[in-house]
Amino acid sequence: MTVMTWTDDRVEQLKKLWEGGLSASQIAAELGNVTRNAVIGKVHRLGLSGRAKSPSSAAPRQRKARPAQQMVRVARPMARGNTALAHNYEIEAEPDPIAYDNIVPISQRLSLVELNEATCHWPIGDPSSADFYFCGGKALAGAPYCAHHSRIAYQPASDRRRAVPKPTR
DNA sequence: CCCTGATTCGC
DNA sequence: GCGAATCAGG
Repeated sequence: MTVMTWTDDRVEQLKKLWEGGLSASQIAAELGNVTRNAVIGKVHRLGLSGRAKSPSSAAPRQRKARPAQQMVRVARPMARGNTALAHNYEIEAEPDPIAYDNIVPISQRLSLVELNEATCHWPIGDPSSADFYFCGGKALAGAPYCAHHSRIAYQPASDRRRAVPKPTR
């Protein structure tokens, strides 16, 4: 499958989500198999870096030599390259949505076509199954999930970030 | 500390 | 082209 590359499809999603105001980490979580850095990098390469960006972050950056980094290249157990065929821990590690079944009112559940920017996109159940549905709760501003699922959704991203051992700062 | 996006530069 | 590491902020 995806050989870990920016297919037209993923780029399209990226653009849409980015312009939709989602943060890089959120987009990364949505797309899967990419870090927020990858998303930001791509966003820049696509030339759509600025949307409603913070004026302060647009300020000129200070050049800083990085001699100490040279070849430190920490050995990260992080999966890279083609993770499509390998058993993907990111998917497996998905905080099982089933556990949240009971907090989602049936009347609130939505099908794919019913989702919009204001509804929680949290998937529940097997996508190939008939009883698959989305949370449908009130999504946080600029987020694809409700408050509850946002918490869960971005936890893996944080782990990922912290999984990288810091050489020394 | 949590998070943001921005930038650099080895790959 | 890609994205980790790093940076400057909120």
